[in-house]
Amino acid sequence: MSVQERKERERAERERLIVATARELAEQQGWDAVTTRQLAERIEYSQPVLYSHFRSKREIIGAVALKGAAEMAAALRAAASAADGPRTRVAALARAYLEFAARNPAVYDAMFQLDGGLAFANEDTPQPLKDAFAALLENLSEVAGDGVHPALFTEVFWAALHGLATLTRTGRLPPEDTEPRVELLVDRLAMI
Amino acid sequence: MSVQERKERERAERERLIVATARELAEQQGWDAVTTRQLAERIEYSQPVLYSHFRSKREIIGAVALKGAAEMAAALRAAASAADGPRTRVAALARAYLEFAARNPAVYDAMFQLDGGLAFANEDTPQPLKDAFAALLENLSEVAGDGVHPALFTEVFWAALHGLATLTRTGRLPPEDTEPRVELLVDRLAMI
DNA sequence: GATTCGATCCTAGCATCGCTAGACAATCGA
DNA sequence: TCGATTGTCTAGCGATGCTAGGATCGAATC
Repeated sequence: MSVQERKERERAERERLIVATARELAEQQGWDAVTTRQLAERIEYSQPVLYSHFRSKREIIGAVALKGAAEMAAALRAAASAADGPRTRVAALARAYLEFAARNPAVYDAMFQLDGGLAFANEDTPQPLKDAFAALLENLSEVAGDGVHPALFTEVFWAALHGLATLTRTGRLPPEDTEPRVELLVDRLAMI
Repeated sequence: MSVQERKERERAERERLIVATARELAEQQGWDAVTTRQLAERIEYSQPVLYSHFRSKREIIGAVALKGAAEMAAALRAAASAADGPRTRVAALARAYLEFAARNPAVYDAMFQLDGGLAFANEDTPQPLKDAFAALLENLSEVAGDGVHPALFTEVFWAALHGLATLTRTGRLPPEDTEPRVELLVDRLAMI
């Protein structure tokens, strides 16, 4: 069965190439430039090949989103674990979130702005997305405050970060004052 | 000059019709359904007529956004002025914002999610957008807290509301817990 | 009242989009 | 070696935003 295994490996490899190329192209020129024709040309295959891996362009966006969610979860945990003390940890978490969004705008869009056909906030939610939320939850529970459900607190904190990230990136908030905004947010939301 | 005046009136009326129809169609079937052909058919003119009023579809979205911003500003002021006491007023403001977003999702998207070609956060920003921000600022200044710039506080508060609005609307946050989220947000962010 | 002329509007079409059918070639099992 | 299966490509469909160029209509002039 070695032949079949090799084929499966090559197929999986090509799928990774598609996702990585879509992401690269999106980061370079925006998601509008990620057409099936452009993408096909970059991976040096014809258009229909894309559709033997993904049912639609939407699914490709979804695949980029999942990859990004895994990376974001790791980045959040790394930033949080490098800080000690609740206040410092939460601030580091917030900065890491905003930095990820700023450095990977196309990936962030795939995760939270575009329709990647992914399920959110229910049992069908893919693991990487749950895990990214968990990375926030783990580090925020200790500052939720008495009588406040950690998940609820995390949702609010996340929403605030998401608002800052998207409004800043689309030019609706001037980027200069990002740091004082984070300071204010953390000071007010986190208990101690 | 009566003839010319009449023509200008009719032209302005048709422009209002285009914007209102685009908005209506977007609310009914989503912005994806707002194609220039669909829109042209609904106003009972041919496609090119749209381009004698607007340079692009983007500008039509922008026009819907401006109309929406004016409405939102009015809705925010009405809600705030109907409440007395800082805490109640801020909570009413937050609920009014989220309710506007929930009841006018297409308009909200035009304002804050789609590209309507509008300038934000600088001197070229159209008046209705400035005014919507001002409506927030007016009612939040009193709870910004000592030593915190009211504009900065408003930005953070707005970002949090925007995050809640968009994440809820795209199914990324379950809609049931909206009220406790607002309570938590207001309790923590607003000083007194 | 007929005629000219400019403004207004529509038909038709372009390039591009996501996606798919059907032909062709390469590879496999017998 | 041959037939069948798998894989890939060419070509094309309907729909998109937008535009060129001709037709039509109404207002002003003689």
